[in-house]
Amino acid sequence: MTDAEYVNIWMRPERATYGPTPVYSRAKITEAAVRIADAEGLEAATMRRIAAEIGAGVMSLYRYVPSRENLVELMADQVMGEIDVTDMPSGDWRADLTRYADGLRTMWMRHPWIATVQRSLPSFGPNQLLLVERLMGVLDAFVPIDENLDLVALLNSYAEGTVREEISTAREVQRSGLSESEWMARNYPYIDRLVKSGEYPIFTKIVMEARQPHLSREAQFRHGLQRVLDCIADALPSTAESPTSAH
Amino acid sequence: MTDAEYVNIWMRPERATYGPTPVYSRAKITEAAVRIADAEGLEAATMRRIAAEIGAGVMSLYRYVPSRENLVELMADQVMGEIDVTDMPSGDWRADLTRYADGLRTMWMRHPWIATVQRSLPSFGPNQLLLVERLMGVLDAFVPIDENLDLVALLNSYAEGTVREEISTAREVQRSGLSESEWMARNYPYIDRLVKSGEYPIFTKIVMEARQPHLSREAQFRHGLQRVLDCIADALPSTAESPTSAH
DNA sequence: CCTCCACTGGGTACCTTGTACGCGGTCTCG
DNA sequence: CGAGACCGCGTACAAGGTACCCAGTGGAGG
Repeated sequence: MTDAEYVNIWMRPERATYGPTPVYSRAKITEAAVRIADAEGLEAATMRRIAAEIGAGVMSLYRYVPSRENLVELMADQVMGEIDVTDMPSGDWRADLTRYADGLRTMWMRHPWIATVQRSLPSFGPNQLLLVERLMGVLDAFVPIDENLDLVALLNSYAEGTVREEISTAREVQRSGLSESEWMARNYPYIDRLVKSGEYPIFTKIVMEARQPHLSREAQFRHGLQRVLDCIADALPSTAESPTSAH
Repeated sequence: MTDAEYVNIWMRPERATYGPTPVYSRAKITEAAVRIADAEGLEAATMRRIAAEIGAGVMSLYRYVPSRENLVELMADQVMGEIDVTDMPSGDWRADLTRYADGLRTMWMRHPWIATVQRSLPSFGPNQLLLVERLMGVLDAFVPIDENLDLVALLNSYAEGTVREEISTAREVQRSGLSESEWMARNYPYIDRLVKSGEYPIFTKIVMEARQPHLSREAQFRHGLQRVLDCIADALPSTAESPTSAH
């Protein structure tokens, strides 16, 4: 089997059968890459930088990973494993889904670069697959698989979409190298021009009235999440009553 | 005012007051870039490629755009303008939001690279701002601004999240250079291994039973959208009755 | 135990990409 | 009718991904 015939990284064995004992490993490389990406952004995690981080030669990395793109896939799968979905389904679907959503948000905040990584089901790694198993297992007993896919997509979209928004602003602030208040001051002329133009009344309303979001993004997230869960509840049969249901 | 002091591209004037008449324009450059990105992906839209596309020298582009990053922002704003939100609010919020969601999906399918572009409110361009105005204008009369932000985020997240999933698979297929059936055949070994392992019963269920999604992604999207709209309806006061409401 | 060779780490080199800089020409303003 | 700001764009350079090559290593077969 030639290199080109491997379907994806998950099909490619990490180690050969014999030869010298490797000094590094996919895990070590991936961890280093994640560390750099967390601190300085995904674009800072270059092959040279990663190699330097673990004290390896640049080209040595290619003994473990076929390409940087594939390494990013490994990174994505690794951080997916940080979302705690043990003991799901627990019998309380609302609690399970809440725990999942919270875990996802926390993980994304820790690894904001994940927002820029495209993932698709057929190339999911073990951690992502396990996540899908546990998560969809929560509702599996109550609804057919297609409906389940639908509901999970709703929950996931809400969580990811909300966090994505949160992140992209934070990213812009960080990239400017300024403090948040300095950044806002810097942006003031643009906002002011839009407001003064009178063409964007709703935008103006957001700027003027909606101050709360900044104080507690997490509470905001929880609040929206309740709405989504209520929405899901409506789609479940009555046999799915959840102990924590607020109804 | 030095270059570095401009807040973002939208604050930077395209043309100076005098000097030779420019041959190109931001609009021309942006259109060319979008054309290339649509056909070959965002990474194919390099400065050299764009310059070649419009018959310009590479460095000429920098007379119109400060950097490639900013050009991507221009591209994003431009395609946002393709979503038709004229005459909103029309008085029928359900119809308005449906039209918006459909428009968003159609646009994303036409410009799949948009999924990889990070956007944040403070750097929105005119088209994005207008979109926000019209979209949030739909519910503005019924709920306070914070609630409106919340509901719009829900709708937007659902639409974007669903389409994102659709796109990332399509992208993988395209990137492989194979036809869809060839691609599935190529992926079969991996899927098969997962199924055979017995560790992923739900994943197996998805593979075996959930065949419908492939037949009509659009119908799937519409179906999920109805659920989201129902969810939004629950959050609105009774004065917001919509003529097209299915209740 | 020796030989063989698939493997290892990693240096060098090349290609692609974004973009700083400078030059010669042009157009508006004073 | 200068002057100076702006135009198109060729040249050049700094990253960054990675192909290729080489010397060394250690398990398998004799």
